[in-house]
Amino acid sequence: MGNVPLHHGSAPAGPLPGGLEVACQACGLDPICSVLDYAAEDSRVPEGVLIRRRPLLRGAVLFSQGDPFQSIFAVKSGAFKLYGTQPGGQQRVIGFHLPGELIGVEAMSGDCYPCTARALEKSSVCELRVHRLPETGRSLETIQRSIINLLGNEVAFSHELISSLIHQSAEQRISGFLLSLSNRLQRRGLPNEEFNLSMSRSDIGSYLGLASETVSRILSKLQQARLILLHRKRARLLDRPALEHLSRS
Amino acid sequence: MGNVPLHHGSAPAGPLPGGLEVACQACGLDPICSVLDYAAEDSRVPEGVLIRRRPLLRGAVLFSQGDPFQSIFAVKSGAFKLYGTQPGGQQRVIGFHLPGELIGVEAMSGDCYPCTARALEKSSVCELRVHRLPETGRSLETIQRSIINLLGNEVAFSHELISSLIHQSAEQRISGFLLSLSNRLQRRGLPNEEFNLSMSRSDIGSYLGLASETVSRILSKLQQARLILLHRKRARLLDRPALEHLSRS
DNA sequence: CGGTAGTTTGAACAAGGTCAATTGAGGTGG
DNA sequence: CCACCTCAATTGACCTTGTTCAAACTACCG
Repeated sequence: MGNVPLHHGSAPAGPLPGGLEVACQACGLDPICSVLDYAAEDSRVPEGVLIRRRPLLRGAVLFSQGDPFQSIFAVKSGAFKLYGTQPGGQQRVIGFHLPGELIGVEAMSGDCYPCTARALEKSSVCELRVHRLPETGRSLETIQRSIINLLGNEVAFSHELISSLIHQSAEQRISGFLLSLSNRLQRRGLPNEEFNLSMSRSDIGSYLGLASETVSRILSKLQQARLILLHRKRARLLDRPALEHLSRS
Repeated sequence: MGNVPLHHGSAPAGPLPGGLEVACQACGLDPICSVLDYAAEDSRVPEGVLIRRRPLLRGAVLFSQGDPFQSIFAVKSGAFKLYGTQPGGQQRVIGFHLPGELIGVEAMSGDCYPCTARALEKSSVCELRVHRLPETGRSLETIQRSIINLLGNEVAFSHELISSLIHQSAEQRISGFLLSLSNRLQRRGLPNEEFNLSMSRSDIGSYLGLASETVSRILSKLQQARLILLHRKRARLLDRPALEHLSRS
């Protein structure tokens, strides 16, 4: 249950404490990076179009609601929450972003970010300055095709999410949420049996449309039923099939 | 309380019974049609890329879940519901599509439609065969740029929708739903004070995550409070400010 | 060591779901 | 044209679920 040894990459400043880093091939930005041949020595991508490994501390803001849209980001390590502030002043969590996932695509059609993105733990990102893509001299068609795919996936995912969340009980939502985190980590080649639950209970509640007390209660219940193990912000899935069964509607 | 006389348009084949048709300039597909100069006599768009006014009867299916993705559609008149069938067999309504709105964009990143689209009343659509766009000889970049915008809007809309639906009470959801229909009609230049509620109470309930009985109860309550007027499938908003106040969270 | 914020747990309460009975509308066939 | 059938919509009674309010507890941070 201790810390998993970190994979030591080639980053000059050393690995990021507190989290593993997703490999480039497993990253959601990879289709675009590939087009840019960014990895190649002679890629000749102009300076500042694609910026790698920007480290952020816990609580740091990547961009704020209303900031002018400039870039989309890929999480390399750590985790973010995306939330909007309502006219009433209350905050609503829109989603969480794990390593390999993109942040900011929802702003691509507008001129400013509709939400704030905040690091939940020490995190690093890659930044793609979208407006400067034409400078790269790469086929705009190919890049656009990649962006269309990214967005299409996002739309499909959102539809899926809406229709499931709204029809599910609190227990279904929470077991589904845990499985979703685990599956997304697995997809990026990261440890997914045990992982950080770096967001607060209120964040989870806000995201799932539940009171934080309900989240807490149900997590306790799942633990008592030996389906999961919780220790501080660390979660371990003990009985994945049972969780999957619970989460089905 | 009687029926308001329908505005009779100038469509050659006569107006479509039961609904008005959206003008091309107000249609969500217009950015793409414009690129294609489709309206121009000499547009030389190959036959079958953009097909206009395909009439569908109530209950007709535009495409089914699992059908290979070919086209995106714009509703010209009438209304559609979009729904998915769960492994359990139950149906979940993902959304409703009014004149001027697009259907099928959520399939753009995949190879098949993830949902079924069904006409709720006599309806007509324009169809854009996406795979044949390159044949038009138009700048692919411009077309892709339009598609990116469409998708980006869809993503932003979905986020908005998730975060609002999940945090709202039944009353807020339903008053918000009525206002949303009205606003969307207004945006397309269609009558929006009184309009068809062509979907069933169960459809509304499935979409909003409520039991159909709850939908019925709350509609009755809104009517008793003189905020709306209901007569069969016809709805009229009597006190829009009050509805807006109700729908705020 | 104390202060603060997040978490857990309990008890009362409210919202909405479920079940069931009734009404109403549209469609069909005699 | 009317009787009948079917299905959607409405309404009531009851019950489950999750929220709210409040209190105790825990980790984290000076």
